[in-house]
Amino acid sequence: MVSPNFITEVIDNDLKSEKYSEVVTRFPPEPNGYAHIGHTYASFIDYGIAKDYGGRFHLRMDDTNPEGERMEYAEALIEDMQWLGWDWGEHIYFASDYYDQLYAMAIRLIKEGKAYVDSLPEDAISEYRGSVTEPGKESPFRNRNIEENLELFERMRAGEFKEGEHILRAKIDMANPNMKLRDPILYRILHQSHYRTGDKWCIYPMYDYAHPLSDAIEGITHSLCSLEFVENRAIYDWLVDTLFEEPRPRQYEFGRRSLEYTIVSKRKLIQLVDGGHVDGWDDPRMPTLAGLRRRGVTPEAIRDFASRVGTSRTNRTVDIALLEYAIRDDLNHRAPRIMGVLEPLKVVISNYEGETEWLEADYWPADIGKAGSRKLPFGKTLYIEQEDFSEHPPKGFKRLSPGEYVRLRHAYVIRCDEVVKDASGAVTELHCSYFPNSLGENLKSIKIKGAIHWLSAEHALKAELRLYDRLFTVPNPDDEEGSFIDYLNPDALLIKEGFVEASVLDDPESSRYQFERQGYFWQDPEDSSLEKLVFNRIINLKDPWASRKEKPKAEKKAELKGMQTKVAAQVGEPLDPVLSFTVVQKNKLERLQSKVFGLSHDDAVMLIADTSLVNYFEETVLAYPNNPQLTANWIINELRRELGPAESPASKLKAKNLAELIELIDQEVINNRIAKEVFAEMLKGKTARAIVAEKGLEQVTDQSALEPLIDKVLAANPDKVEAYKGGKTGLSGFFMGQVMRESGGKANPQLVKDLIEQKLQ
RNA sequence: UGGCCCAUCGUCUAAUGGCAGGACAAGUGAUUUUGGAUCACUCGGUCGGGGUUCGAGUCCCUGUGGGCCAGCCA
Repeated sequence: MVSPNFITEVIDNDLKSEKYSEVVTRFPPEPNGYAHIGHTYASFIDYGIAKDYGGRFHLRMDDTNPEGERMEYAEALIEDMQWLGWDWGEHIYFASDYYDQLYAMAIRLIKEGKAYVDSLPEDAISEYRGSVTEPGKESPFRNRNIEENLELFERMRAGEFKEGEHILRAKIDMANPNMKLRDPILYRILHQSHYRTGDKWCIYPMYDYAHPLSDAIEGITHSLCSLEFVENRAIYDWLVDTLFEEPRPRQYEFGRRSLEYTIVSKRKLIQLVDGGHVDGWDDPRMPTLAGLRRRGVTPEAIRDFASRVGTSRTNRTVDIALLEYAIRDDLNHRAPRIMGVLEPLKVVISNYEGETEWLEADYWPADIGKAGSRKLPFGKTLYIEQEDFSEHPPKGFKRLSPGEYVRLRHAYVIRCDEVVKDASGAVTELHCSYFPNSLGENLKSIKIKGAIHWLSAEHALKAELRLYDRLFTVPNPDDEEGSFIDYLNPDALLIKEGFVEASVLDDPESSRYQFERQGYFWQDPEDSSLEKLVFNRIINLKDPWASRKEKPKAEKKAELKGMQTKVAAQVGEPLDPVLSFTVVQKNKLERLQSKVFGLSHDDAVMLIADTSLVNYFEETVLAYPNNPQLTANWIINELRRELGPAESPASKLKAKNLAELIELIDQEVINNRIAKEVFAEMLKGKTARAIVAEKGLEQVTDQSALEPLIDKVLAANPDKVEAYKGGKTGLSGFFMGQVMRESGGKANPQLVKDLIEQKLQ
């Protein structure tokens, strides 16, 4: 289901290394609102990954805040997730079921001196927390003794205090640059009843406390969430590390996906409903699952859409055309074709006499390959679509106009003979003649403009047709000036009084159809009845004719982007770190750039900026003095990457050992590629020479040994050789890669390159 | 005067130092009793600068741009 991404990569490794024996994921919505298209994407990743790996999927109501949470929402969420097709077996959980365990763990934290009751008022807590640029300071209550903390916390639970009088906090680090770690709040007092636990509790756990521990309790392995929780991961790890054993869950964050012409903010959705801009949470214009469902979109289409949207570590906005494609692609194979007329225009067939004729009409076009048909009544009076007639047709018009011929779908060819108008000049009726011998075959003498849909006026059923379209007029309402309300699309719902085929009465009410040339429709599950048929348009058909004028969308975007890059390229002067150097550092800079070391300015600066690094460099050069620049390159580009924050280079790799590696490279005993492999091995403790000797990694510089390898690769890829000679020189990298692989990475690359070029001339 | 995360066709995404590929969108043609679908083809991209390397979208530095963090929300 889920295409490979950075998370599945982690899972692959975890399974391979047997860190976990199976994968367990969870989707943890808070039951304080309805599910929307955004929930789809997140839950798809959770469920899809569990499914793909044959693991377990949990649905968990993350109900840790009694305010706003309701059973009604929980039930709706469960229904929506079921509708999407996610299967959690018996694994449906509620964080509120863990309250006892969470409380016990809080007691344990207090006893271990890792949590304390703080009694600062709310605004003081905020002030003490500091800001993103300034460290926080410790609360005067931070060092209460364990007994006092225990007693206070128990009394909090017992309801002896008012809201806000005390809170329980983790004792971590008030000065941490990650503000989430500045003694996060674990429990707060809330004298409110909870929709599930009633009045049993008056203290409630915070998300940052309840969420990781709920994961751990359930044995979740990979806890996936969106990007805004990256900072919270530090608390997650702190809590789970101190309270649980391995294997324990780990959190991974993915980028949110928003959708063009859509908003999903809970607050804004409520505004749409409460402001009467839509008719409720299940209004088909709403991006809620309830809305999509009522509109007629199938869960299969939604799932297909979700699987087509990629996963990455960046927030992205998905082109709504992708959703529309998924919906059409699903319906194309699901919906039988019938005819419906949205805006009827009366047509009288002047040369038709006698009884109604019943024509056989296939439900499916040939390319779908499904069987089935219905009888279609044809008679003297018909309806066609107003849009399908033009008295003065524009260029390229493939429909009916005076004197022209069209095919009536599944029926006869007609010609427009006469246009009847009312006093205002509006066309009210068409007089046409039909060609009785045109049924099922084309007439050689007649050139038809196209095929249009129609209905027998006598038999057609009146129906209200609700045409839904994008909710907003702009792709990103949030990015525009003013309120998003200003950008609501007034045409997101157009109501037409039209007609549909009577054959719909023979079908189940939940049938989805394609009204040919118009779009996909189904009966509104709430409002449609036998007395009054109401059809929702699920999605229109692709219509190049209608959209032929509105070209420049992509061009505009490109233009915009071009402008932005231009602006971006204008500014930008790197800060010179030398300006903040001490005298000692400046002297050192001079020394490293002098003939003795001969380092480039930039490299020297980079080393000097970090005292431990420059010391390490000097030590390494002392051990192998022949090539300081090479040494600097390796320290800057390779070693430094392996260093954690504040980790000293020597603790990772002894300078003497690095010097040994540098020597091997400098003496051309090994090539660069092998050197990187050796380097990785060295971090585990061995010395360079030992590794090279043990694995026989010495560089191959013998031309006679390399030539057969090259010949072999060239012989195995005659097509590529041809392409190369034809000018596709980018393939040299391909050949290089192949030969290097053949040599076990040991070939001298420069030599190989020269030889390949020689042979390919 | 902070910390963290991120940057590939118009959009979404792949390439695990070795041929920048796919999907959607757009365009052209074939086909068509749906201006649908299908098929074929085309267009189009590694944010800028430096460095490491035989070779960089990928590693290092830097600039630019974007996002997140100061709820007793989640």
